[in-house]
Amino acid sequence: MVEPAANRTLAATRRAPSMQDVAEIAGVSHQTVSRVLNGHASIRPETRERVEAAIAELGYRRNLAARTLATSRSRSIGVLSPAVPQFGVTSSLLAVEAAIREAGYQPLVTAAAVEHAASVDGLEFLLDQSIEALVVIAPHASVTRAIDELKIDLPLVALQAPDGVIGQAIGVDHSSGTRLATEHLVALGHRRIQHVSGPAHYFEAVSRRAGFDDAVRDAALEPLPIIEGDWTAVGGHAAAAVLAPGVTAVVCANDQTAIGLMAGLEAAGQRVPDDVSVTGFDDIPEAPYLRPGLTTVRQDFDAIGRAAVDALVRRLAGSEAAAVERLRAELVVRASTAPPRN
Amino acid sequence: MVEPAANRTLAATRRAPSMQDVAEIAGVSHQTVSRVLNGHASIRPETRERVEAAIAELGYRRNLAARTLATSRSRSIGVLSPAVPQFGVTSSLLAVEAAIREAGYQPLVTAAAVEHAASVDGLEFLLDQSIEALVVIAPHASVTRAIDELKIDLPLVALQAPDGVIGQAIGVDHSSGTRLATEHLVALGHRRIQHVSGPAHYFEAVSRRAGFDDAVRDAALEPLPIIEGDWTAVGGHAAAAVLAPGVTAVVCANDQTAIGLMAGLEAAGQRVPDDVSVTGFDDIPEAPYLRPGLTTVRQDFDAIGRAAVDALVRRLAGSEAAAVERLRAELVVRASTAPPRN
DNA sequence: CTGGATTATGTTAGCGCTAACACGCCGCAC
DNA sequence: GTGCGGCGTGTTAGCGCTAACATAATCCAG
Repeated sequence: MVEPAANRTLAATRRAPSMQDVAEIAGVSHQTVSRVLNGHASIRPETRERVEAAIAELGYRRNLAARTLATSRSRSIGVLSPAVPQFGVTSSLLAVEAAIREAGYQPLVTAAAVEHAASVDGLEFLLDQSIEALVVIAPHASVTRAIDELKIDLPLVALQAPDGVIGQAIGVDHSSGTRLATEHLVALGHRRIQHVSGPAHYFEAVSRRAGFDDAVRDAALEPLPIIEGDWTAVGGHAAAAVLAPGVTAVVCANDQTAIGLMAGLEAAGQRVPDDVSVTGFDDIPEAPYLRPGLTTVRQDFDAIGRAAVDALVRRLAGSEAAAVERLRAELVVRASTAPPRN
Repeated sequence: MVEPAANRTLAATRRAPSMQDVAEIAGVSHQTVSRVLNGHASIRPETRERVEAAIAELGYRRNLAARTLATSRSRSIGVLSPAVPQFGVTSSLLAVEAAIREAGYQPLVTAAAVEHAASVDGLEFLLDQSIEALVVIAPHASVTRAIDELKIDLPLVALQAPDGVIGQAIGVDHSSGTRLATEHLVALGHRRIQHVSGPAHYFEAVSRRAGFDDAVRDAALEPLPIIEGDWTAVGGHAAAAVLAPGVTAVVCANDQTAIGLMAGLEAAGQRVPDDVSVTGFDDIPEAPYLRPGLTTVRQDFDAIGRAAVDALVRRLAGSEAAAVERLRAELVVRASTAPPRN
């Protein structure tokens, strides 16, 4: 210790300690402190120890703003997510966040009410934070449009969005998911299968519907009207009342919709799966414990998150953008699907 | 946005425009640009327009790191949240985030795997961002301990944590919630009521259990063993197998647990609510559509978020910390509870 | 032993912004 | 007219850090 502690406390009146303060205590220059902090090679062990002691003594923590300003690098990746407390969205978000941390970057998350202008607010703040790349969980066009308008000049990956809309698209092949579910029903012998979709302006709703349509066409079934849901149990419940006559199976755009639909069917005196088979999408953790256990489609959120961040990190390292990645979804068969009666 | 390589090289070369660049185009000093940006009063309208035109022309966006460095204020509030895709946590998080934005601050969110060291990682990054205050969604002691160890010198509000552990505690009075549910069952005539709790190291689990215990004592019921669940349907399902003999009602620590429990009961040939009444906690959006519709306890996440941010903003403005705030929970009665048959 | 690496450290100049002060210029009271 | 207090703008000095270069001490090949 060079000077008595009293002096130091007095001098540093209420200001957070700076590198200079650490340097003075350790009896070195501020640059040496910087080198210790950044793991520079040529530092004498003894010097390093003195500096580290001073850091501990002061409770010093380096000022990120200054560092970012000096380097014009923030080592952070922004994440823009829709502000809905839904399993799918939240799982994606958490997976992306974990993957970013694993890749040695810091995630900067903004959840925004995506239907409104607020989304852009949050995004602009992210941009102002000097993020080096951006992951967007972009469920519908109003988000991608907002991003387009900002003319973002950053490596960008879009989860959920179809390829070519913005940045690089990564995610599960939703259409293959509903296709699997529909084919499963066809294999069970169902011929009149209906789909309760998500809201039509959602990218995922469109591609999940497409998978259903494809499977129906391939099996040469009679196409029945699509019922537009809203991703919630409320919408699913309402759908039960407007099913086409003679329908023996329903492919729902997500698990919440299936929950509502099953409740609606039962209220109308129909039994699942005896009278009507039902499938969901997402495999929420409660799906096995619904009655009946829900046949649904599972996506590997962690894999998606990792793929997205990988793509970004690769581009930050200067590589070419890789091809579009579409991971496969997996069908989980439970008790809500069965062969049609008769 | 796959752009030709030439463009990218160009983009990499060109520096983001600075205030100085704007100033030169507008023919003023950089300080005048700063004044325009900060809405300073004494600027001639004509000058303002020239500056704004230059800003638009360059697509200038001010460097937050520099601004934060110069002012040592970031206008941002950190939010530390556990990384679980659960309705309660996510709803709290979104509510807090919205409230922060409403208050004119920017939310900086970190979701961290709270059981592990990663939590501290994320938190340290938040601190490095010069956040001015912190909201912690702190479900258990390992989080509050980590925060304690960092000796954070910031206005701090803890959602979920009991008062006195860290910072100012704000949230719903969980114990009153389970108390309401239990009293509802008592009023229906139940005498043998059991509780499936959350993991004992969770603050919420403890206070939800306390509310149950209180109600049991007040009604002079025989205390039955507490079954420790894990907040999930899996735990609830397991609990069904170990209920005490003759139990006619079960108070679950959350809705997921209730879902699992109901599935387990039904698998064992018991009917809800005919043989056993069940209550949940949280009122997840699907609760009305479970079969039977779940009687549960609802908390007003938006109010909590707003209260937390209000408290913080008030303290940032220099006021005293207000008293502990405990909002009331509300009982929502549906079909999963009924009088015992006997 | 001497010169050119090599190692360990210090010095200096910004990064882009804001705060504080400085400076003309104008209008108005006297 | 002179003085004086705004107004509108420019100038300057940091904020705390890193990068680049400068310097001093050490080492070893020749």
